[in-house]
Amino acid sequence: MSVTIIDIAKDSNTSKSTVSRYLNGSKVKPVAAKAIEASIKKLDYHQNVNAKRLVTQKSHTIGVILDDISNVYFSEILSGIQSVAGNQGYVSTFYSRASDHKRETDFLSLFREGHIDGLILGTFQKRTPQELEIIAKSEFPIVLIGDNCGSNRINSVDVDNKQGTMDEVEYLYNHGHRKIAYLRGPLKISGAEFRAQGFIEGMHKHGLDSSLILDIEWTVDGGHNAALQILQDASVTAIICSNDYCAYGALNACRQSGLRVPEDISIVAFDDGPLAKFSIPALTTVKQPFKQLGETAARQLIGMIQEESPVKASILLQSQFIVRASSGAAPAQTNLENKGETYGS
Amino acid sequence: MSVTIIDIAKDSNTSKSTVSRYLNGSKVKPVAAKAIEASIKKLDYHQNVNAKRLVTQKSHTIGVILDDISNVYFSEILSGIQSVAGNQGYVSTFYSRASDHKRETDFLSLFREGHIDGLILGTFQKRTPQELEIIAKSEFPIVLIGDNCGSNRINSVDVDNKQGTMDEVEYLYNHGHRKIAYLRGPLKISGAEFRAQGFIEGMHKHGLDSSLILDIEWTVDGGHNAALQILQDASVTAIICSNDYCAYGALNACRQSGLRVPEDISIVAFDDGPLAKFSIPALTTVKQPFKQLGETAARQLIGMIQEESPVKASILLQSQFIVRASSGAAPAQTNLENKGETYGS
DNA sequence: GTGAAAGCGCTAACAA
DNA sequence: TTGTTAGCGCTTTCAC
Repeated sequence: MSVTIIDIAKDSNTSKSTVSRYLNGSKVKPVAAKAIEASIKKLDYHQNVNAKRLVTQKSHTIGVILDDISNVYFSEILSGIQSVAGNQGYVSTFYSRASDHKRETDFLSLFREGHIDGLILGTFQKRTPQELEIIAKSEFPIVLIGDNCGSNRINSVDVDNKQGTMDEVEYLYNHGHRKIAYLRGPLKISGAEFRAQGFIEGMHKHGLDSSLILDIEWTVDGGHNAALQILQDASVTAIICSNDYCAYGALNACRQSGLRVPEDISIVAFDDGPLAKFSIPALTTVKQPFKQLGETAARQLIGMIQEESPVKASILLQSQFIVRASSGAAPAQTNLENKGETYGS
Repeated sequence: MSVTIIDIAKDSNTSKSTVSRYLNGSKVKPVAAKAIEASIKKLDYHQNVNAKRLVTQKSHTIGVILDDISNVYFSEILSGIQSVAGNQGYVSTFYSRASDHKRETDFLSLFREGHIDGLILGTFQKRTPQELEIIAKSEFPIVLIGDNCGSNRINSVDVDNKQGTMDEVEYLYNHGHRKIAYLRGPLKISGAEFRAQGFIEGMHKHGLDSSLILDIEWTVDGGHNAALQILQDASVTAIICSNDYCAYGALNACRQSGLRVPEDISIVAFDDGPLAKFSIPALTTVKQPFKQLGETAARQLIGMIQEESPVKASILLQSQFIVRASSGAAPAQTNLENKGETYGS
């Protein structure tokens, strides 16, 4: 059918094995190498990866399973994975949970059937203990993107959501804010939980009340409604929104209530999506290193595959706090109010 | 090493080929089937896809090459591809141009090396004639997402950008707008060109002047600056923005200029990104069927792979015009003005 | 360094 | 229907 190494061997007066060695970088006499090279060009030879995979028992493929491909941020993660995988001679194949009608843990058969050498499991949802256990027990190279729920037997990469939010609290505190509200995202998403912890811990660090927390969906509407409610209390000088979307909603609510941002109230967000710097006013927010998340996971995974090293690591990537126009110093009157309270106690 | 069909054959007192037949759905005596089934369970057999690929010369893999994975909309396309590919027993593997240091047209070797059975090439940029020629001449199943530059020898799927924009012109015309400005996107992006054609054609259809076109980058800033310029001319009653981003910029420019949207001026956009319905005012825009784009391409590709049919088709998917708050009737005074001009001429 | 030979796990004639 | 046999195209001992 197609040109094989046997054809090359014949044409170059060598043998199958010599051609194979040449192709794989083993020592071959220069004369032979020249001849083989010429034959390959002449006959337009292309290796058959499936034959190679069969005999080497390696697919040089890394599998990627993401909960929801269509999520905006996943595409950046994917791009990061792709980039390092490509450089290391791996291709990445995509499996979505949704279209896979089999049971959840069928990712193990991807290994057994020879589809993949390693797997990146990405999710923003919390994983079940059972699933975590399967991953931990399996002898296959798997890296989790997201929360590993404290299991030190699972390799994982995540963004330091907690620290990101603590940075925001710190910033607001330094700008005189004392009464700060928090819009907490859905608790089934692990990042939302860590962010909320960051809020609570950051507030406590300065002896501030962290009870002004509203639970919302991560939508513009969710942020809008919650902010409207918060704004009833005129003493609140800042709202920390747990993602960009709800911050847009909060921004709208402020405008609707006749409040100026940031003069009357500060709004800070989380994510730094593509529109964050263009909203009016531009959003102060925390940038998540999505691409780096993918790159790191891929690098870690390929390390596991190649060295077969059983070293487990949980990597936490730092986010970046970006100050823009939606936040600033707490309004003077409220500062006085707060000072008064402080004196009184 | 691992359990093979030979092991199953021995354990079930049948032969290799019978097991293979059972596995592939050929007729096998019920007794044998039962025995084989039991052995498979007992020995925990998993097929080796690479052996199968080697002998059948089919990878059941479709390759996807997108110009820029991290583009927000590509993730939806990808999700569409994934969804139909998965249902048809195909996996999708991802190759990005960027990380591939080889020459552009190396996608052909993906076929020759047995990586893929078919390829989806997605790009919003215009392809070069040389590349188009390579695709057209190749005997491999390839579907293009985007502009096929009129080549009827290439299977392709695209959004009907022109019609989408014509719908907008039609709508504005019916609402009394006569002087309409257009923010044209980068011409290297084929969709931008078709949209602009739709504007020109739509305007001409009603005998309107289509010369008020400004070239911009598809960014919020780009839209902002261009709109500021357009607003100098108070007789303009509507701006058609060629994507959502620049529409946000135009919205900001209007606010900054003290113009009310839609009372004083109508803004319409293109894309219907995730924030379109939440901006203030919510954007009237054209929704692109990205997921369907991916689904259609995948279906078409799998059709080519399986039937080997040489039928070439260019599919144009309809966009959906969505009216929201950023557009409305042309302001009365300007209508009068226009009427005056009409009478005078 | 090189060639001969064995075999990776599977499918697909072919004959029974 | 089934088993036997011959490969698919490659890597990898092993002896030279």
